[in-house]
Amino acid sequence: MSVRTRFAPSPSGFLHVGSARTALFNWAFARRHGGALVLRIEDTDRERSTRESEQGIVDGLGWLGIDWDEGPLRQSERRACHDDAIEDLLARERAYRCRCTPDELEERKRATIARGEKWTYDGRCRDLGLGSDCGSHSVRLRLPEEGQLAWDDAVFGASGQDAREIGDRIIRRSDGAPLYHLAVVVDDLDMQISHVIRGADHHANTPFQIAIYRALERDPPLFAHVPLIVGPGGKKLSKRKDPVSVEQFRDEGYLPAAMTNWLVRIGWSHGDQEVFSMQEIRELFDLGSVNRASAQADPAKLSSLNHHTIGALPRDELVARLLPFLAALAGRTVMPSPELLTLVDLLRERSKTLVEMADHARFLVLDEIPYEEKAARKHLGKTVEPLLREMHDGLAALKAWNEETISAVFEEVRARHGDLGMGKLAQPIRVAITGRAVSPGIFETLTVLGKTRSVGRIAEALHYVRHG
RNA sequence: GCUCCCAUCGUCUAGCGGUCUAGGACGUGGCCCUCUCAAGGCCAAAACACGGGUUCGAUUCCCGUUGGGAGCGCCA
Repeated sequence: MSVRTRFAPSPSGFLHVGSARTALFNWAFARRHGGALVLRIEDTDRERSTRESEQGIVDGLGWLGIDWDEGPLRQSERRACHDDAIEDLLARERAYRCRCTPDELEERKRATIARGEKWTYDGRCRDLGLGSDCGSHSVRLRLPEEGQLAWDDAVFGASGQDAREIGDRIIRRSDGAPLYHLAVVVDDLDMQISHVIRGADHHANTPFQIAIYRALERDPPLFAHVPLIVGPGGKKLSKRKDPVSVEQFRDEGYLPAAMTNWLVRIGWSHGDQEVFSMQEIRELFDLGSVNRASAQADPAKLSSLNHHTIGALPRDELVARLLPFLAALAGRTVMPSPELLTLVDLLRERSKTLVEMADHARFLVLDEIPYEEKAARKHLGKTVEPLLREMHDGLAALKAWNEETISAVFEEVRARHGDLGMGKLAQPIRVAITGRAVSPGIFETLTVLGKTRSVGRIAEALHYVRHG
């Protein structure tokens, strides 16, 4: 049997990290088994579905490096197939028309629960044999009177529920629209999906869907329910408090490879291995190693993974990814200069995100470098004036501009001031040329900035020290 | 409320009856290195939710309790 998986998000909002992981698992499983991944947009809820959101999902998947083989298909465009299936079910009396109104249902449900009994549809219209001329009506699936609706879940193992606990549920609304469960089953059947890999929130819905497969006299696919990603404290992820969209992470400067590495390890493991490239994910991912417990997504781990990924990225690619962030910072297009390439290598060890990296690079990219107040107060006091002056003159006189010649100037000045500690001299210079008390090594930083700008900035600092 | 699911360090997890004085990673703390910040090196603290069984032997199997989650729509 050829493997076919599907990712079926509803296009309301952005691509959620939980959805992204589901997509990743489906992708990995399909690739691992030489199968196909289908992208299906479940847009039957027209009020909440938007075209922008669909585009956002497509963009997000593309950014993550998750490619698919068919689609995007839209569920809304398959309405005729859903209608046909319902008519077929009706014709074979596996479904029936129901005239009960929502209000009546609500009332009977309340009364039943008040009596301390469990509510499922009471079957009032079940054997009425209502025809299409019965007025406003919904359509219900006729469930077996007894027996289990069971399946062997690839993650949760033997699963199932008594048919009578579910009751005859609606598959077509009175306005004629097919319900989600019916639509999914029909679509998965038509698209010949072999493995349904989806969030564990669907685990409890599966028995009813199995009932639909049976009514349609078709074999269900294999189900694999993956544990939900939850927020801090094991609570439901909050869209307000927790970062949940992949766009958000992308904008904060996380790399797609770090995201997928992070996501794949939430609820899945391969021994003690922590780092997985997309190549490894598609070679190693297996449903048998997926956990059953819901898991929290730890942003600190993503941060660490991102740092690791930044460190391992080829320089050209890293620069290319950094450029947009630099442009945002500078308010103009930034071209990759040789100095920038050098700086990027100095910065990769110190940056958790591209946003951070761009920020560390601002001294090279921006012309105006305001001093950070605290740094200036601490390192650019009156007493450093002679140091700055001597450094300025010494550096300005250099013929060759490199770490060796620069370091020699530092040594001269320090010696002249009674073997002044390196920190006493490096910090003022650092603030003078970067505006901050933090940067890569001072020789490297000066080298990258270049003689003209370095000397110019020290002159400005001199002016600042003298006149405030 | 009902049905179902889950439960190892703060977090993600390894473990599939003896190899566990429970391993890894992130995070946290300390030390070293050091011109700042990182990085790096070394070290440390940190978990089998609880109670019963089964067994010669339970982190591993079974049952309860507790805690968390999902589902119970003419939403998807």
